[in-house]
Formats: sequence, structure tokens, C-alpha cells
Amino acid sequence: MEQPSKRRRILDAAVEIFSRYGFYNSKVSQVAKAAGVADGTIYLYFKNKEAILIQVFEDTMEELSSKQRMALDGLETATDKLRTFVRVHFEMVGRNPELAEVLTVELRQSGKFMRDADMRAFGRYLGIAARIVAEGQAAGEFSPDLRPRRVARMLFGAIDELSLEWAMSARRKLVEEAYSQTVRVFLNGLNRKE
Amino acid sequence: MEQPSKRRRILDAAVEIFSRYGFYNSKVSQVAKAAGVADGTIYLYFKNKEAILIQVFEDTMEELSSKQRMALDGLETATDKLRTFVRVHFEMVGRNPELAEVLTVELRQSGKFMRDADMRAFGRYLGIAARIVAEGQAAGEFSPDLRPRRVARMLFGAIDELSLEWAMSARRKLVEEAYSQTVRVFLNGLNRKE
Amino acid sequence: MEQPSKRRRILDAAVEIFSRYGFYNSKVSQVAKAAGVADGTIYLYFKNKEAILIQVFEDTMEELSSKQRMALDGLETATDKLRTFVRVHFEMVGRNPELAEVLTVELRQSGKFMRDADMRAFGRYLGIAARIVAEGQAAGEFSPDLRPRRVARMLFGAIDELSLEWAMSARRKLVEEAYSQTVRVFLNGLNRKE
Amino acid sequence: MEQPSKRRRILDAAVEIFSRYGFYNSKVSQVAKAAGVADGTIYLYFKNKEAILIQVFEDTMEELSSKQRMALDGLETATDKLRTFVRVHFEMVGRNPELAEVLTVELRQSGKFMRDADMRAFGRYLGIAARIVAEGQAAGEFSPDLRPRRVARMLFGAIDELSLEWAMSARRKLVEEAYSQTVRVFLNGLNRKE
DNA sequence: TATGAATGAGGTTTCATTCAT
DNA sequence: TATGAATGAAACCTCATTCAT
Repeated sequence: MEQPSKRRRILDAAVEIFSRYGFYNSKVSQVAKAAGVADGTIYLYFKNKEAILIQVFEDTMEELSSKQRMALDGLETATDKLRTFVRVHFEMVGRNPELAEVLTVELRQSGKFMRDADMRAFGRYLGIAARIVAEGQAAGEFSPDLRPRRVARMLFGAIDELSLEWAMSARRKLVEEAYSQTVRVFLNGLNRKE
Repeated sequence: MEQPSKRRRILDAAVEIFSRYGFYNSKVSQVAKAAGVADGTIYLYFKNKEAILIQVFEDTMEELSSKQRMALDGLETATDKLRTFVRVHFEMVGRNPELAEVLTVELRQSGKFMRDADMRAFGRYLGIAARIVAEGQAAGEFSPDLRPRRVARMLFGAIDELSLEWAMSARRKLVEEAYSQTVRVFLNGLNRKE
Repeated sequence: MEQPSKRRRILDAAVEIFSRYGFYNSKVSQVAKAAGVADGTIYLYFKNKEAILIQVFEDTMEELSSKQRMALDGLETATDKLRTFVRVHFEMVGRNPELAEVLTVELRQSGKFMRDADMRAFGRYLGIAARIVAEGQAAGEFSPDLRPRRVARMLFGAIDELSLEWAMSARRKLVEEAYSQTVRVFLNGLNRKE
Repeated sequence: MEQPSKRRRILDAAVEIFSRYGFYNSKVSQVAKAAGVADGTIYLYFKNKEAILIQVFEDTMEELSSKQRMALDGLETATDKLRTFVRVHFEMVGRNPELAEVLTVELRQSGKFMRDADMRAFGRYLGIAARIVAEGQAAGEFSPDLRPRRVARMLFGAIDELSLEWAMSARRKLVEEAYSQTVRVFLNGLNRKE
């Protein structure tokens, strides 16, 4: 069969269900049904319900990180890189709004319940942005007195908030605008003042 | 007796419990116990568990809005106002990290389940920031080609993300830094480029 | 004040509420509200919720018995008496359908939970009908080989079933018909066959 | 396994428990225990507690109706049919007093809360008796000026009342007597007077 | 691997009853 | 007597998880 593996189907179904109802209001049986498997089958692939969420989160973060690294590869300036970072993130949101919603919401919700592994996946993603900032500072493009990690987090919060607004609204044309405005604010915000 | 009203005690207890365990992992009986009332008493003041969360959210948003309006009153420039807006928000977080955490996390979680009333409370808060941006544009302080509402949302996301990081970490000195860096990035980001 | 005593008001309110929602679906607070007293006041007059029902039942049975005795007093033949018994019962139903419904329904529902006292009140009412039958048999009006108590019960069941149908329907003109048909069937049924 | 289905076991257990404690005083967990299943299993077969009662009611009514139709099939006169109708009803009561009690009691209790479906099951049963009366009238056996439906209801009330008395007493020999006396009263009552 | 019927722990909520005023 | 806010026991029901097939 050339259809995705069961494990994959379960994860995809989970994204769909979790984004529609929220993690705590989703039932495992709903996910099973959406995945076209029996309830019990879920437990052959995941220890429990929470493990599905964790996996969705990690998978997505890693995929995003990977996409970012590929897109950033070869770019010269930090300015270009930051622009790209924001664009890639919004592209993911644009292509998969449900996934974005799950990420964004559950990242918070689960918060302190997240395992270290998950925080690390998130940390790696933030690290990409932080590195861009640091590079920009080293190259003299960005103000040197901002803490890269903090800026990265701020940037993520801004992007994420706009993503959520976008995912929850019906006006699907906002991505482009969200992208350009975020870039404008942050690039200006980070630019070295002479 | 000069102690707070039962209703108030329940709300305070809810913030404590919700922030510690998350809304869905909190039990009404825990809230009752923390409030020093019987389980049933909760239901004299709130229709159900969710109504407590909603109320916490609305109360806080209104209080924050009110604090902002007072702090902003009399300020001249949009630049000053934006700086103040960020400061007031972080001050609240600094004084009441648990409350901030509940707000920030549950705002997302409940997301689309939120009632109009709640979205409106949130919308009013955003409106304050949006108006500052618009005023700044009208006065020539800020770039005119940014959409105030979008910027307000971006700003909220950034602040909120830093708040969450801060609330969940033990290093309580970050507030001051978070404030100053946010202000720097956003003020520069919004400034009119000549 | 010339209004009814609180105790009376509570009983009347109970009849209204119990008939509308059924005993188990009625809340004490509803009864209190309908009676215009505080919840706690109920417990100054009745030991508990069930005691209200019991009292309603006993009161009504005694009142019915009393009405029957007055109506029957002076009548000569058992035939006349039986006719009157049926008429008086249906008159009560006609005047106070809610009361009838409570009686009829709760008599069954409470069934084995009823105290002896209540069964005795009911027994006394049945006794009136049974005595009529026995007198009719002694006078040669009715067949001698029917057990009066059994017939009384049968009669009560028949009347009661029609009452219930009537109380629950909107067609309030049936009482007269129910009366005449019941009398016809039972008088013929009891008549001595030669 | 040749033992009854779980669904069947639950219904049987419900009859036992409901008749012993009354519907509102019965706990779902009691029914589950009596049926030998877990509490949750009940909800795989019934939407909620009330649905069990409804099902018991409908099942029994249909079974009774079916029994009646089979017993009546082939009988010639309405007199014979009426006699049979009463006998079959009392036989059911004699074989399954608990079931009878649940029926009789809860039929009233639930009263106006009953769904149309249930009233229809009851209506069909009444219809059988009503048809007998109508046939008897058409054949000249019974007085033509009684309304069949009303008489059917009266008959049901009488039978039912005796059933209840019987179910609640310990003297289990009364069925035969109840049968013969009911038949006597009603047949005479309905007979055409010349 | 896959199923899905069965489990049973446990939470939210109701409401009869109490008691301080 | 009267109040009504407060109590807290208890029940219905849900649903994540298991396990016999």
C-alpha cells in the first residue's frame, strides 16, 4: 500500500482533531476514527494520549527547524536571514493552519507539563532565530545591546500571535500582510541606530 | 469581617490552582479547598468551572485596561505611551506571575471556545495599544504604513511570550530587562524612517 | 393577616410544583419560592421533603373521605351511593386537577415507601367504597359473590386511570363523560343477575 | 456462551433494582452490579439512566401486546376475547411481579415526561382492549353507548390497580381471584341490557 | 499487528438540609 | 419564627486505557 503509515495517519488525525476541539476536549476515539484505525491501535504506537501531542509537537518543530535551515542556507546577511525566517514560519502557517493552531495553543497549554525533550525541540527552533540575531550583531547589522535569545522569543511571540489570529479567522489573505509587517517592525527594531 | 468576599476568594484560589495545574487538570474541589469554602459554594457564585476561568480572564483584562488608561492619561507622545503600555503590562506580570500565566495560557487554550464577551475584553485591551500606534502615526512619530491593530497584536504576542517565559522560570529579575528590550525593538521598529 | 397559614401555603405550593415536575424532579427551593417563604422555613413545618408529600397525600385523602361521607349521608340505596362516590371523586379531580395528578402519581411512585399512616388514609378511602359494595350486597342490590374490598380497589383503579388521563390532557370536558361511563360499567357490573 | 446478551442482562437487572427501590432511588451502579457489568458498560447500551426505564417499558408493552394478539387470535366472541385479555395480563403479572410493578409505577411517575414513542407503545396496548370493546358493540354483545377507548382505559386502571396491590403484597394467590372478579364486573358492566 | 467491547476511576454538579443571624 | 448562604454527600456519566480475541 502506498498510503502513509498508520503512525503517520494517527498523527495527522490528531492534528486535525486537536486543532478543532483542543487537546483536552478531544477524545482518543475521535482521533482513532479520523485516522481510520481502532481505538486500541493508537496504543500500539503511542504510550498515551499526551504522547501523541508531544510527538506532534516535536515532529513539527523539527520539520520547521529543518525547513528553516534549508531556507537559510547560503543567505549572506542577517537581515536576509531574519526576513526568511519570518517568511518560512508564516508559510507553514499558511499551508497548514490547523497544525499551527495546535502548536501555538498546546505549546502554552501544556507549558510546564512538557517534557524536557519538547522544550529542547522548541529551544532549537528559537536557537535558529537567536543565532540570526547574534550574527547580525557580530556583523554590525543589528544593535549589539539586545540579547539574542530574548529577541528570538519576542519575535516568536509576535509571529505566533499573528498566526493564531490568522488561524482562527476566516480571512486567509492576512499571511502575506502579517509577514511583511512583522519583518518591517522587527528589522527596523533591530537595526543599528547611527 | 474585613476579609475578601467569598467570590473574590474563589477567584483568587482559582488563579492559584489553575496556574499550578492548568485549567483542565485542576479540580473544582481543589479550588474550593484553596478558597476555604465547600465545593457547592463555588456554584453559588459561578455557573460552572469554565465560568470561573472566564471571569478571571475578564476581570484581569478590565483591570489591566483600567490600569493602562490611568497610566497613559496625560502622556503626550505616542512614544511615551507605548513605553508606558509595555511597562504597565510587565508590572502586572511582575506582581502577579500566576495570574499572568493563567491569562496567557488559557487565553489560547480556550481560544475559539471563548465567548464574545471575553474576546471583547481582550479586544478592548488590544484597542488601547492600537490607538497608541494610530496616534503615533497621526503625529508623524510612527511609520504610517503599518496597520495599528496588527502591530498591537504583534506587540501583545511579544510581551506575552516573554511574560510566559518569565512566569515559568525562577529568575524573577527578567522583567526589567524584558521591558527595556521590548521597548527598544518596538519603538525602533515603529519609528518613522527618514 | 387573613391569608392562609404558612403551613397551608407550603402544602398548596407543593401540590402545584409536584404536579408540574413530579416529586423527584421538584426542588424544595421551588416549593419555597412558590409558597413565598425561605427555603429554611419549610423545615420548620416539615421534617423533610418527603414529609410534605406524605402530608399532601394524607390531607387530600382525609378531605376526600370527609366529602364522601357528607355526600353519602342520607342516601338510601347502594346504587345511589356508588353513583355519588364516583361523582364526588371526579368532582374533586375536576376542580383540582393538579392535586389529582399528584395523588395518583405519587401514590404509586412512593408505593412501598409510604408509611403505614398513609396507607391507612388510603385504606379508609377505599373502605368507604368497599362498605357501599358490602351494603349493596346485603341489600340484595349487588351480586353477593364479589369481594367488596377487591371491587373497591378495582373501582379506584378505574377512576384513577381516567383521572390521570384527564389531568394530563387538555380536554377538560371529559369529566362528565368519565363519570357517567364509569357509573354505567360498574353499576351494571355489580348488579345482581337474575 | 449461551447466557443472555449484556443488554438483556442490564434490562433484567434494571427491572429488579427499579422494582425494589423505585427508579429515582435506584443507582446506576446498583443496576450494573446486579447485571454483572461495569458501570460504564451500561452506557454502551443506553444513553442514560432514563433510557433504561423507557426501554423496559417499551419492551414489556410490546411483548404484552404480542402475547395478547397471539392469545386472542382465533377467538370468536368479544366476551371471550375480553376474558382472555384480562387473563393474559394477570398471567404476566403473576409470572413477573417485579416487572409489573415497575411498569405500573413508573408509567405514572414518568407520566408527562414520557416520550411519544412510549405513549404509543402504551396506546397500542390500550388499542387492543378498545378494539375488543368495539367489536363487541358491533356484534351486539356489548352496550353500544360506551366509548371503547374510555372503557379500555378504565379496564386497564382496574387491572393495574389490582396488579399493584398484588405485587406489593405477599399473598400471591390473589391473581386468580383478581382475574375472575375483574372479568365478572366488566363483562356484566359491558353487557347489553335488554 | 489490529480490534473494539469492556472497564472503572474519578470529576462536576446538584440539592436536601443546616445553622448563624 | 424566619431567613438564605453555606454545606458536603453522593450520583451520573465520561473516556483513557486494557485485553481477549
